[in-house]
Amino acid sequence: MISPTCPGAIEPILTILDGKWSLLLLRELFNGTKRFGELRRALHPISPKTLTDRLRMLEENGIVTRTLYPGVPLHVEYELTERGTHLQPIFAAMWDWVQAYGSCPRQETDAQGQAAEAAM
Amino acid sequence: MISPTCPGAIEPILTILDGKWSLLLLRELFNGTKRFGELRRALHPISPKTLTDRLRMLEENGIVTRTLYPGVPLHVEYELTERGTHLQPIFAAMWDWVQAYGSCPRQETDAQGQAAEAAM
DNA sequence: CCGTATCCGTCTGGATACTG
DNA sequence: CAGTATCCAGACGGATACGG
Repeated sequence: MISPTCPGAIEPILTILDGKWSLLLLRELFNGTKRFGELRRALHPISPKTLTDRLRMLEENGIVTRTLYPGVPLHVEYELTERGTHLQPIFAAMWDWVQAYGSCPRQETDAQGQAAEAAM
Repeated sequence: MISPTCPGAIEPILTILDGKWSLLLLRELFNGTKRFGELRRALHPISPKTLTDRLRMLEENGIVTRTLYPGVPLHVEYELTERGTHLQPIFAAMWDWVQAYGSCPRQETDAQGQAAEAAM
């Protein structure tokens, strides 16, 4: 947990994006309903404990729903809520930024930096 | 550090947004050039060590610049680079989301959820 | 298959005191 | 003023084994 002060500014986002995996987990869920095992493979090498922790947190914050289909073997699906799907513009903005400015600054020669300048 | 794999997807964002304070720190810097002490007060109760750590990380990633004005007492200013200012749409998207869906889900009655539905 | 239980290492961030 | 140095606590996440 990062900040318990919920109302006001971008603090709620801090809760949702907190932790090493939340961003990557949400990215997976934007591609549709996923099962626990699918998420686990997609986020490899995440541990089951951590995956459960993150999923529970997102549930508590109303970002994902957990649906259990009884039977053996067990079948559980995770899906974004409406509130969750509306996070999409944030990810779109992140993606746009990465396209334009995201390459590692420490690795690039300054010649590459100029390309972006020239494009303006 | 979260992910050393830099090229590709949103992973570079993970580096920049990593940690408890990065988001809040960037928010301050969107309001213009800030001095170390200003940031420290704005992010109170952040410790000087942590503030320095975050600032250094943002420098290394080409998000902020550090400018030293010699003299006594010391005067140092931190400012977003161009790369840094272009993160703004991400924050705008976060802000939009918080306005529409950000109130604590655990605290709200479901009557409040309906208001958002009606607005669509 | 989908987790939980347990244990444990690491790493982040805080407290405090001190320096240029 | 703007940090650095040092030490430390606690959170976070991993590994593994087991249960429904």
